[in-house]
Amino acid sequence: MANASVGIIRDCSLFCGLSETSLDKLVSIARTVRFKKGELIFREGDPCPGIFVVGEGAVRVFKLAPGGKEHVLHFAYAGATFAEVAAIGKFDCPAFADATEDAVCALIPEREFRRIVTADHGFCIEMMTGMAKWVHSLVGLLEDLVLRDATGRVARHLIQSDETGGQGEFSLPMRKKDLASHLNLTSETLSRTLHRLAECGLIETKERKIRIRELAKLQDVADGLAPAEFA
Amino acid sequence: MANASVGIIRDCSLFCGLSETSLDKLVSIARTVRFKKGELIFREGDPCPGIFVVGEGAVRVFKLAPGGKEHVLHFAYAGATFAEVAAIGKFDCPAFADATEDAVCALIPEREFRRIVTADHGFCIEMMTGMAKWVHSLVGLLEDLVLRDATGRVARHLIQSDETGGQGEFSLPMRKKDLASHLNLTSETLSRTLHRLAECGLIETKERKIRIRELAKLQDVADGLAPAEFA
DNA sequence: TTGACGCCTTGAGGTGGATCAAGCCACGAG
DNA sequence: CTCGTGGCTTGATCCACCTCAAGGCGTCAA
Repeated sequence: MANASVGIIRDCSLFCGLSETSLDKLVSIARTVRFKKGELIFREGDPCPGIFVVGEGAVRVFKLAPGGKEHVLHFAYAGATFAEVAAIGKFDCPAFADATEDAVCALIPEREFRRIVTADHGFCIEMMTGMAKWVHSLVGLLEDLVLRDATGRVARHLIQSDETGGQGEFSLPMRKKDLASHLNLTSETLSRTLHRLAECGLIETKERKIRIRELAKLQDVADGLAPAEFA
Repeated sequence: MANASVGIIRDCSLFCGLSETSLDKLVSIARTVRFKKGELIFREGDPCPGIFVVGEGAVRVFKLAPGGKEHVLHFAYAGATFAEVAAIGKFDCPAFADATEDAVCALIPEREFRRIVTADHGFCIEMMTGMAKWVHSLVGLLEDLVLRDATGRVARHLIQSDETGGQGEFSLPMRKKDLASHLNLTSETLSRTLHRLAECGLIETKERKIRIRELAKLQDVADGLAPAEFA
Protein backbone atom coordinates (compact mmCIF):
# COMPACT_ATOMS: atom_id res chain seq x y z
CA MET A 1 0.00 0.00 0.00
CA ALA A 2 2.76 2.38 -0.97
CA ASN A 3 0.01 4.26 -2.69
CA ALA A 4 -3.57 4.22 -1.56
CA SER A 5 -3.92 7.32 -3.72
CA VAL A 6 -4.68 5.26 -6.79
CA GLY A 7 -8.23 4.48 -5.77
CA ILE A 8 -8.80 7.86 -4.26
CA ILE A 9 -7.85 9.69 -7.41
CA ARG A 10 -9.70 7.38 -9.75
CA ASP A 11 -12.89 7.75 -7.76
CA CYS A 12 -12.88 11.48 -7.28
CA SER A 13 -15.15 13.67 -9.28
CA LEU A 14 -12.47 16.08 -10.39
CA PHE A 15 -9.96 13.68 -11.91
CA CYS A 16 -11.99 10.65 -12.85
CA GLY A 17 -12.46 11.96 -16.39
CA LEU A 18 -8.75 12.08 -17.12
CA SER A 19 -7.01 9.90 -19.68
CA GLU A 20 -5.14 6.83 -18.48
CA THR A 21 -1.77 8.37 -19.14
CA SER A 22 -2.60 11.52 -17.21
CA LEU A 23 -3.99 9.46 -14.37
CA ASP A 24 -0.87 7.36 -14.25
CA LYS A 25 1.32 10.41 -14.06
CA LEU A 26 -0.87 11.87 -11.38
CA VAL A 27 -0.86 8.76 -9.29
CA SER A 28 2.87 8.33 -9.55
CA ILE A 29 3.40 11.74 -8.04
CA ALA A 30 0.62 11.82 -5.49
CA ARG A 31 1.34 11.18 -1.84
CA THR A 32 -1.10 9.61 0.56
CA VAL A 33 -1.56 11.60 3.73
CA ARG A 34 -3.50 10.74 6.88
CA PHE A 35 -4.94 12.99 9.51
CA LYS A 36 -6.42 12.28 12.89
CA LYS A 37 -9.72 13.76 13.94
CA GLY A 38 -9.12 17.35 14.93
CA GLU A 39 -5.69 17.54 13.30
CA LEU A 40 -4.81 20.75 11.53
CA ILE A 41 -4.00 20.26 7.84
CA PHE A 42 -2.83 23.71 6.90
CA ARG A 43 -3.08 27.28 8.10
CA GLU A 44 -4.13 30.42 6.39
CA GLY A 45 -1.06 31.96 4.81
CA ASP A 46 0.84 28.70 4.41
CA PRO A 47 2.23 28.12 0.94
CA CYS A 48 -0.22 25.93 -0.89
CA PRO A 49 1.04 22.34 -0.80
CA GLY A 50 -1.11 21.24 -3.72
CA ILE A 51 -4.51 19.75 -4.27
CA PHE A 52 -6.00 17.42 -1.70
CA VAL A 53 -8.43 14.69 -2.67
CA VAL A 54 -10.42 13.22 0.18
CA GLY A 55 -10.55 9.42 0.19
CA GLU A 56 -12.10 8.80 3.58
CA GLY A 57 -13.20 10.91 6.49
CA ALA A 58 -14.14 14.54 6.51
CA VAL A 59 -12.36 17.84 6.28
CA ARG A 60 -13.52 21.32 6.97
CA VAL A 61 -12.05 24.49 5.49
CA PHE A 62 -12.51 27.60 7.57
CA LYS A 63 -11.48 31.17 8.22
CA LEU A 64 -10.46 32.45 11.60
CA ALA A 65 -11.25 35.96 12.82
CA PRO A 66 -8.83 37.84 15.05
CA GLY A 67 -11.28 37.40 17.90
CA GLY A 68 -11.19 33.62 17.44
CA LYS A 69 -14.55 33.27 15.73
CA GLU A 70 -14.41 30.72 12.95
CA HIS A 71 -16.39 30.56 9.76
CA VAL A 72 -16.64 27.28 7.84
CA LEU A 73 -16.32 27.89 4.12
CA HIS A 74 -16.54 24.36 2.89
CA PHE A 75 -16.92 20.76 3.94
CA ALA A 76 -15.08 18.09 1.99
CA TYR A 77 -16.01 14.41 2.11
CA ALA A 78 -14.91 11.35 0.15
CA GLY A 79 -14.48 12.20 -3.52
CA ALA A 80 -14.21 15.92 -3.02
CA THR A 81 -11.16 18.10 -3.35
CA PHE A 82 -9.93 21.12 -1.45
CA ALA A 83 -7.21 23.72 -1.88
CA GLU A 84 -7.76 23.51 -5.66
CA VAL A 85 -8.41 27.20 -5.90
CA ALA A 86 -5.19 28.20 -4.23
CA ALA A 87 -3.26 25.72 -6.35
CA ILE A 88 -4.70 27.12 -9.55
CA GLY A 89 -4.42 30.77 -8.63
CA LYS A 90 -0.98 30.30 -7.07
CA PHE A 91 -2.08 31.94 -3.84
CA ASP A 92 -1.05 30.93 -0.41
CA CYS A 93 -3.70 29.00 1.46
CA PRO A 94 -6.53 31.45 1.91
CA ALA A 95 -7.93 29.59 4.92
CA PHE A 96 -7.38 26.90 7.53
CA ALA A 97 -8.27 23.25 7.13
CA ASP A 98 -8.61 20.50 9.66
CA ALA A 99 -10.03 16.98 9.83
CA THR A 100 -13.38 16.61 11.54
CA GLU A 101 -13.05 12.83 11.26
CA ASP A 102 -9.99 10.65 10.82
CA ALA A 103 -9.18 11.26 7.18
CA VAL A 104 -7.04 9.89 4.41
CA CYS A 105 -6.31 12.06 1.41
CA ALA A 106 -4.24 12.06 -1.74
CA LEU A 107 -2.06 15.10 -2.14
CA ILE A 108 -1.11 16.20 -5.62
CA PRO A 109 1.77 18.67 -5.61
CA GLU A 110 0.99 21.94 -7.24
CA ARG A 111 3.72 21.66 -9.84
CA GLU A 112 2.54 18.31 -11.16
CA PHE A 113 -1.00 19.56 -11.28
CA ARG A 114 0.05 22.54 -13.28
CA ARG A 115 1.87 20.26 -15.72
CA ILE A 116 -1.34 18.43 -16.41
CA VAL A 117 -3.28 21.59 -16.91
CA THR A 118 -0.83 22.83 -19.51
CA ALA A 119 -0.67 19.44 -21.21
CA ASP A 120 -4.34 18.59 -21.33
CA HIS A 121 -6.59 21.19 -22.87
CA GLY A 122 -9.75 19.26 -22.14
CA PHE A 123 -8.88 18.98 -18.50
CA CYS A 124 -8.13 22.66 -18.41
CA ILE A 125 -11.59 23.44 -19.73
CA GLU A 126 -13.06 21.23 -17.07
CA MET A 127 -11.12 23.03 -14.38
CA MET A 128 -12.29 26.34 -15.78
CA THR A 129 -15.94 25.41 -15.63
CA GLY A 130 -15.32 23.84 -12.24
CA MET A 131 -14.05 27.17 -11.00
CA ALA A 132 -17.07 28.90 -12.51
CA LYS A 133 -19.30 26.57 -10.52
CA TRP A 134 -17.38 27.47 -7.41
CA VAL A 135 -18.04 31.11 -8.07
CA HIS A 136 -21.67 30.32 -8.61
CA SER A 137 -22.02 28.51 -5.34
CA LEU A 138 -20.13 31.20 -3.47
CA VAL A 139 -22.48 33.80 -4.88
CA GLY A 140 -25.30 31.64 -3.59
CA LEU A 141 -23.71 31.60 -0.18
CA LEU A 142 -23.24 35.35 -0.24
CA GLU A 143 -26.82 35.80 -1.25
CA ASP A 144 -27.79 33.59 1.64
CA LEU A 145 -25.87 35.53 4.22
CA VAL A 146 -27.01 38.88 2.98
CA LEU A 147 -30.55 38.49 1.76
CA ARG A 148 -31.98 35.81 4.04
CA ASP A 149 -32.53 35.74 7.75
CA ALA A 150 -31.47 32.87 9.98
CA THR A 151 -34.60 30.85 9.26
CA GLY A 152 -34.30 31.33 5.52
CA ARG A 153 -30.70 30.22 5.53
CA VAL A 154 -31.47 27.07 7.43
CA ALA A 155 -34.43 26.29 5.18
CA ARG A 156 -32.39 26.73 2.02
CA HIS A 157 -29.61 24.60 3.34
CA LEU A 158 -31.97 21.80 4.22
CA ILE A 159 -33.51 21.87 0.77
CA GLN A 160 -30.12 21.80 -0.90
CA SER A 161 -28.83 19.02 1.31
CA ASP A 162 -31.77 16.74 0.65
CA GLU A 163 -30.90 14.70 -2.40
CA THR A 164 -34.06 12.69 -2.02
CA GLY A 165 -36.07 15.73 -3.10
CA GLY A 166 -38.25 15.74 -0.01
CA GLN A 167 -39.10 12.03 -0.12
CA GLY A 168 -36.98 10.27 2.41
CA GLU A 169 -34.90 11.28 5.33
CA PHE A 170 -31.31 12.34 5.09
CA SER A 171 -28.66 13.05 7.65
CA LEU A 172 -26.44 16.02 8.30
CA PRO A 173 -22.88 14.81 7.91
CA MET A 174 -21.37 17.50 10.14
CA ARG A 175 -21.63 18.67 13.70
CA LYS A 176 -24.40 21.20 14.25
CA LYS A 177 -21.79 23.55 15.54
CA ASP A 178 -19.97 23.50 12.20
CA LEU A 179 -23.12 23.75 10.18
CA ALA A 180 -24.10 26.74 12.26
CA SER A 181 -20.78 28.35 11.56
CA HIS A 182 -21.15 27.68 7.85
CA LEU A 183 -24.50 29.46 7.87
CA ASN A 184 -23.10 32.24 10.05
CA LEU A 185 -25.24 31.32 13.01
CA THR A 186 -24.48 30.19 16.50
CA SER A 187 -25.31 26.61 17.32
CA GLU A 188 -27.92 27.94 19.70
CA THR A 189 -29.77 29.78 16.97
CA LEU A 190 -29.55 26.80 14.64
CA SER A 191 -30.98 24.60 17.33
CA ARG A 192 -33.90 26.92 17.98
CA THR A 193 -34.58 27.38 14.28
CA LEU A 194 -34.72 23.67 13.56
CA HIS A 195 -37.00 23.27 16.52
CA ARG A 196 -39.32 25.97 15.24
CA LEU A 197 -39.46 24.46 11.77
CA ALA A 198 -40.30 21.13 13.32
CA GLU A 199 -43.03 22.65 15.49
CA CYS A 200 -44.65 24.10 12.39
CA GLY A 201 -44.65 20.67 10.82
CA LEU A 202 -42.38 21.62 7.92
CA ILE A 203 -39.75 19.08 8.92
CA GLU A 204 -39.17 16.20 11.29
CA THR A 205 -35.91 15.84 13.16
CA LYS A 206 -34.45 12.84 14.89
CA GLU A 207 -30.84 13.11 16.01
CA ARG A 208 -28.97 14.16 12.91
CA LYS A 209 -31.61 12.69 10.61
CA ILE A 210 -34.02 15.06 8.96
CA ARG A 211 -37.11 14.55 6.87
CA ILE A 212 -38.76 17.36 4.96
CA ARG A 213 -42.54 17.15 5.28
CA GLU A 214 -43.66 20.28 3.45
CA LEU A 215 -41.18 21.04 0.70
CA ALA A 216 -43.24 23.80 -0.86
CA LYS A 217 -43.75 25.66 2.40
CA LEU A 218 -40.12 25.20 3.31
CA GLN A 219 -39.21 26.70 -0.02
CA ASP A 220 -41.40 29.67 0.79
CA VAL A 221 -39.62 30.12 4.09
CA ALA A 222 -36.28 29.95 2.28
CA ASP A 223 -37.48 32.68 -0.04
CA GLY A 224 -38.36 34.89 2.85
CA LEU A 225 -42.13 34.56 2.45
CA ALA A 226 -42.70 33.55 6.04
CA PRO A 227 -45.97 31.61 6.27
CA ALA A 228 -48.50 33.16 8.63
CA GLU A 229 -48.31 30.31 11.09
CA PHE A 230 -44.81 31.41 12.06
CA ALA A 231 -44.43 32.50 15.63
CA MET B 1 -18.35 53.32 -36.18
CA ALA B 2 -20.01 50.11 -37.10
CA ASN B 3 -17.86 48.70 -34.36
CA ALA B 4 -16.68 50.70 -31.40
CA SER B 5 -15.99 47.30 -29.86
CA VAL B 6 -12.52 47.16 -31.37
CA GLY B 7 -11.02 49.59 -28.93
CA ILE B 8 -13.04 48.30 -26.02
CA ILE B 9 -11.88 44.76 -26.48
CA ARG B 10 -8.25 45.63 -27.15
CA ASP B 11 -8.09 47.71 -24.01
CA CYS B 12 -9.78 45.34 -21.63
CA SER B 13 -7.79 43.35 -19.16
CA LEU B 14 -9.35 40.02 -19.99
CA PHE B 15 -8.78 39.89 -23.74
CA CYS B 16 -5.83 42.18 -24.32
CA GLY B 17 -3.43 39.24 -24.16
CA LEU B 18 -5.03 37.39 -27.06
CA SER B 19 -3.32 36.77 -30.36
CA GLU B 20 -4.16 39.05 -33.29
CA THR B 21 -6.14 36.38 -35.05
CA SER B 22 -8.23 35.59 -32.02
CA LEU B 23 -8.82 39.27 -31.42
CA ASP B 24 -9.93 39.76 -35.00
CA LYS B 25 -12.39 36.93 -34.73
CA LEU B 26 -13.67 38.29 -31.47
CA VAL B 27 -14.12 41.78 -32.77
CA SER B 28 -15.89 40.65 -35.88
CA ILE B 29 -18.51 38.95 -33.79
CA ALA B 30 -18.86 41.43 -30.96
CA ARG B 31 -21.75 43.87 -30.88
CA THR B 32 -21.60 47.31 -29.36
CA VAL B 33 -24.41 48.01 -26.95
CA ARG B 34 -25.33 51.23 -25.17
CA PHE B 35 -27.30 51.75 -21.99
CA LYS B 36 -28.74 54.85 -20.41
CA LYS B 37 -28.18 55.60 -16.76
CA GLY B 38 -30.52 53.46 -14.76
CA GLU B 39 -31.31 51.11 -17.62
CA LEU B 40 -31.63 47.43 -16.79
CA ILE B 41 -29.17 45.24 -18.73
CA PHE B 42 -30.36 41.81 -17.74
CA ARG B 43 -32.39 40.13 -15.05
CA GLU B 44 -31.63 37.21 -12.81
CA GLY B 45 -32.76 34.08 -14.60
CA ASP B 46 -32.39 35.48 -18.12
CA PRO B 47 -30.41 33.26 -20.46
CA CYS B 48 -26.87 34.57 -20.47
CA PRO B 49 -26.37 36.71 -23.57
CA GLY B 50 -22.59 36.46 -23.45
CA ILE B 51 -19.72 38.38 -21.99
CA PHE B 52 -19.94 42.12 -21.59
CA VAL B 53 -16.88 44.33 -21.71
CA VAL B 54 -17.36 47.82 -20.36
CA GLY B 55 -15.92 50.56 -22.57
CA GLU B 56 -17.34 53.63 -20.87
CA GLY B 57 -19.63 54.32 -17.98
CA ALA B 58 -20.43 52.09 -15.04
CA VAL B 59 -22.45 48.98 -14.43
CA ARG B 60 -23.53 47.35 -11.23
CA VAL B 61 -24.38 43.68 -10.81
CA PHE B 62 -26.76 42.92 -7.99
CA LYS B 63 -29.09 40.41 -6.40
CA LEU B 64 -32.65 41.21 -5.45
CA ALA B 65 -34.33 39.75 -2.38
CA PRO B 66 -38.03 38.92 -2.40
CA GLY B 67 -38.62 41.84 -0.05
CA GLY B 68 -36.99 44.19 -2.53
CA LYS B 69 -33.67 44.58 -0.74
CA GLU B 70 -30.79 44.65 -3.18
CA HIS B 71 -27.23 43.52 -2.71
CA VAL B 72 -24.51 44.77 -5.04
CA LEU B 73 -22.13 41.96 -5.93
CA HIS B 74 -19.85 43.77 -8.28
CA PHE B 75 -19.15 47.12 -9.89
CA ALA B 76 -17.79 47.14 -13.43
CA TYR B 77 -16.03 50.14 -14.94
CA ALA B 78 -14.11 50.72 -18.16
CA GLY B 79 -11.92 47.73 -18.97
CA ALA B 80 -13.79 45.30 -16.76
CA THR B 81 -16.05 42.47 -17.82
CA PHE B 82 -19.22 41.07 -16.37
CA ALA B 83 -21.36 38.00 -16.91
CA GLU B 84 -18.19 36.02 -17.68
CA VAL B 85 -18.93 33.49 -15.02
CA ALA B 86 -22.37 32.66 -16.33
CA ALA B 87 -21.02 32.44 -19.86
CA ILE B 88 -18.34 29.99 -18.82
CA GLY B 89 -20.48 27.89 -16.56
CA LYS B 90 -23.42 27.93 -18.95
CA PHE B 91 -25.76 29.17 -16.24
CA ASP B 92 -28.53 31.60 -16.67
CA CYS B 93 -27.73 35.05 -15.37
CA PRO B 94 -27.31 34.62 -11.65
CA ALA B 95 -28.09 38.26 -10.90
CA PHE B 96 -29.39 41.56 -12.23
CA ALA B 97 -27.30 44.21 -13.91
CA ASP B 98 -28.02 47.83 -14.65
CA ALA B 99 -26.08 50.92 -15.69
CA THR B 100 -25.34 53.42 -12.96
CA GLU B 101 -23.97 55.82 -15.57
CA ASP B 102 -24.58 56.01 -19.30
CA ALA B 103 -22.56 53.07 -20.54
CA VAL B 104 -21.21 51.57 -23.74
CA CYS B 105 -20.17 47.94 -23.77
CA ALA B 106 -18.99 45.29 -26.18
CA LEU B 107 -21.04 42.12 -26.06
CA ILE B 108 -19.38 38.87 -27.06
CA PRO B 109 -21.90 36.13 -27.69
CA GLU B 110 -21.43 33.07 -25.57
CA ARG B 111 -20.97 30.72 -28.49
CA GLU B 112 -18.12 32.70 -29.99
CA PHE B 113 -16.47 32.96 -26.65
CA ARG B 114 -16.68 29.24 -26.17
CA ARG B 115 -15.08 28.74 -29.58
CA ILE B 116 -12.07 30.72 -28.48
CA VAL B 117 -11.75 28.83 -25.26
CA THR B 118 -11.67 25.52 -27.06
CA ALA B 119 -9.31 26.80 -29.74
CA ASP B 120 -6.81 28.62 -27.55
CA HIS B 121 -5.30 26.63 -24.74
CA GLY B 122 -3.35 29.57 -23.36
CA PHE B 123 -6.44 31.68 -23.16
CA CYS B 124 -8.24 28.86 -21.45
CA ILE B 125 -5.55 28.74 -18.78
CA GLU B 126 -5.89 32.45 -18.31
CA MET B 127 -9.64 32.14 -17.88
CA MET B 128 -9.12 29.37 -15.39
CA THR B 129 -6.82 31.42 -13.23
CA GLY B 130 -9.11 34.38 -13.71
CA MET B 131 -11.94 32.35 -12.25
CA ALA B 132 -9.72 31.28 -9.39
CA LYS B 133 -9.07 34.93 -8.62
CA TRP B 134 -12.80 35.53 -8.65
CA VAL B 135 -13.23 32.80 -6.10
CA HIS B 136 -10.49 34.33 -4.06
CA SER B 137 -12.07 37.73 -4.01
CA LEU B 138 -15.48 36.30 -3.23
CA VAL B 139 -14.03 34.44 -0.29
CA GLY B 140 -12.61 37.76 0.81
CA LEU B 141 -16.03 39.31 0.58
CA LEU B 142 -17.58 36.46 2.50
CA GLU B 143 -14.92 36.80 5.14
CA ASP B 144 -15.73 40.48 5.32
CA LEU B 145 -19.42 40.00 5.80
CA VAL B 146 -19.04 37.27 8.34
CA LEU B 147 -15.98 38.05 10.39
CA ARG B 148 -15.92 41.84 10.45
CA ASP B 149 -18.30 44.37 11.89
CA ALA B 150 -19.55 47.38 10.00
CA THR B 151 -16.54 49.51 10.83
CA GLY B 152 -14.11 46.78 9.84
CA ARG B 153 -15.80 46.29 6.50
CA VAL B 154 -15.67 49.95 5.69
CA ALA B 155 -12.04 50.21 6.74
CA ARG B 156 -11.02 47.25 4.62
CA HIS B 157 -12.87 48.56 1.63
CA LEU B 158 -11.19 51.94 1.91
CA ILE B 159 -7.77 50.36 2.11
CA GLN B 160 -8.44 48.16 -0.90
CA SER B 161 -9.86 51.02 -2.94
CA ASP B 162 -6.90 53.29 -2.35
CA GLU B 163 -4.40 52.57 -5.08
CA THR B 164 -2.18 55.37 -3.87
CA GLY B 165 -1.30 53.27 -0.84
CA GLY B 166 -2.33 55.91 1.66
CA GLN B 167 -0.46 58.78 0.00
CA GLY B 168 -2.97 60.80 -1.95
CA GLU B 169 -6.68 61.12 -2.03
CA PHE B 170 -8.94 58.92 -4.12
CA SER B 171 -12.59 59.04 -4.88
CA LEU B 172 -15.37 56.54 -4.51
CA PRO B 173 -16.69 55.88 -7.99
CA MET B 174 -20.14 54.77 -6.85
CA ARG B 175 -23.06 56.20 -4.94
CA LYS B 176 -22.78 55.73 -1.19
CA LYS B 177 -26.05 53.89 -1.33
CA ASP B 178 -24.56 51.26 -3.64
CA LEU B 179 -21.34 50.99 -1.71
CA ALA B 180 -23.38 50.48 1.43
CA SER B 181 -25.32 47.73 -0.25
CA HIS B 182 -22.11 46.08 -1.42
CA LEU B 183 -20.84 46.04 2.16
CA ASN B 184 -24.21 44.88 3.44
CA LEU B 185 -24.90 48.09 5.30
CA THR B 186 -27.53 50.75 5.07
CA SER B 187 -26.43 54.07 3.68
CA GLU B 188 -27.14 55.53 7.10
CA THR B 189 -24.69 53.24 8.82
CA LEU B 190 -22.06 53.86 6.15
CA SER B 191 -22.50 57.56 6.60
CA ARG B 192 -22.11 57.37 10.35
CA THR B 193 -19.13 55.04 10.10
CA LEU B 194 -17.22 57.28 7.72
CA HIS B 195 -17.98 60.17 10.00
CA ARG B 196 -16.63 58.30 12.99
CA LEU B 197 -13.43 57.31 11.19
CA ALA B 198 -12.95 60.93 10.20
CA GLU B 199 -13.53 62.12 13.76
CA CYS B 200 -10.81 59.81 14.99
CA GLY B 201 -8.46 61.28 12.42
CA LEU B 202 -7.92 58.03 10.52
CA ILE B 203 -9.29 59.47 7.30
CA GLU B 204 -10.38 62.77 5.79
CA THR B 205 -13.52 62.99 3.71
CA LYS B 206 -14.61 65.66 1.30
CA GLU B 207 -17.61 64.82 -0.85
CA ARG B 208 -16.70 61.54 -2.48
CA LYS B 209 -12.99 62.16 -2.09
CA ILE B 210 -11.20 60.33 0.65
CA ARG B 211 -7.69 60.51 2.01
CA ILE B 212 -6.30 57.96 4.41
CA ARG B 213 -4.31 59.65 7.16
CA GLU B 214 -3.41 56.71 9.39
CA LEU B 215 -3.05 53.62 7.25
CA ALA B 216 -1.65 51.46 10.03
CA LYS B 217 -4.43 52.30 12.44
CA LEU B 218 -7.03 51.88 9.74
CA GLN B 219 -5.59 48.46 9.05
CA ASP B 220 -5.98 47.63 12.72
CA VAL B 221 -9.59 48.68 12.60
CA ALA B 222 -10.10 46.51 9.53
CA ASP B 223 -8.64 43.58 11.45
CA GLY B 224 -11.06 44.09 14.27
CA LEU B 225 -8.50 45.42 16.73
CA ALA B 226 -10.47 48.54 17.55
CA PRO B 227 -8.11 51.19 18.84
CA ALA B 228 -8.95 52.45 22.31
CA GLU B 229 -9.90 55.90 21.09
CA PHE B 230 -12.99 54.46 19.47
CA ALA B 231 -16.27 55.73 20.83
C1' DT C 1 -36.07 82.17 -9.07
C1' DT C 2 -38.69 78.47 -7.83
C1' DG C 3 -39.74 73.99 -7.30
C1' DA C 4 -38.94 69.10 -7.52
C1' DC C 5 -36.09 65.41 -7.07
C1' DG C 6 -32.03 62.50 -5.57
C1' DC C 7 -28.70 61.89 -2.46
C1' DC C 8 -26.80 62.31 1.88
C1' DT C 9 -27.01 63.04 6.83
C1' DT C 10 -28.90 62.96 11.59
C1' DG C 11 -31.74 61.42 15.35
C1' DA C 12 -34.81 58.20 18.07
C1' DG C 13 -36.42 53.86 18.73
C1' DG C 14 -36.91 48.75 17.63
C1' DT C 15 -35.13 43.98 16.94
C1' DG C 16 -32.72 39.79 15.29
C1' DG C 17 -29.48 37.25 16.65
C1' DA C 18 -25.30 36.99 19.73
C1' DT C 19 -23.67 36.08 24.22
C1' DC C 20 -23.62 34.12 28.68
C1' DA C 21 -24.85 30.53 31.71
C1' DA C 22 -26.91 26.40 33.01
C1' DG C 23 -28.68 21.87 32.44
C1' DC C 24 -29.36 17.57 29.63
C1' DC C 25 -28.28 13.47 27.13
C1' DA C 26 -25.35 9.91 24.94
C1' DC C 27 -21.39 7.54 24.84
C1' DG C 28 -16.92 5.63 26.18
C1' DA C 29 -13.51 4.59 29.80
C1' DG C 30 -12.37 3.03 34.06
C1' DC D 1 -22.11 1.42 37.78
C1' DT D 2 -20.19 6.00 37.90
C1' DC D 3 -17.83 9.44 36.12
C1' DG D 4 -16.23 12.58 32.55
C1' DT D 5 -16.46 14.64 28.24
C1' DG D 6 -18.45 16.56 24.10
C1' DG D 7 -22.36 17.93 21.77
C1' DC D 8 -26.98 19.71 21.99
C1' DT D 9 -30.79 22.49 23.93
C1' DT D 10 -32.97 26.19 26.56
C1' DG D 11 -33.67 30.60 28.80
C1' DA D 12 -32.35 35.51 30.01
C1' DT D 13 -30.08 39.47 28.71
C1' DC D 14 -27.62 42.62 25.61
C1' DC D 15 -26.03 45.23 21.66
C1' DA D 16 -24.86 46.35 16.77
C1' DC D 17 -27.21 47.53 13.28
C1' DC D 18 -31.65 48.37 11.03
C1' DT D 19 -35.93 51.11 10.40
C1' DC D 20 -38.48 55.03 10.12
C1' DA D 21 -38.95 59.89 9.86
C1' DA D 22 -37.32 64.42 9.00
C1' DG D 23 -34.31 68.01 7.33
C1' DG D 24 -30.27 69.90 4.42
C1' DC D 25 -28.11 70.55 0.20
C1' DG D 26 -26.89 70.36 -4.76
C1' DT D 27 -28.62 69.93 -9.37
C1' DC D 28 -31.57 70.38 -13.17
C1' DA D 29 -35.66 72.16 -15.72
C1' DA D 30 -39.00 75.46 -16.24
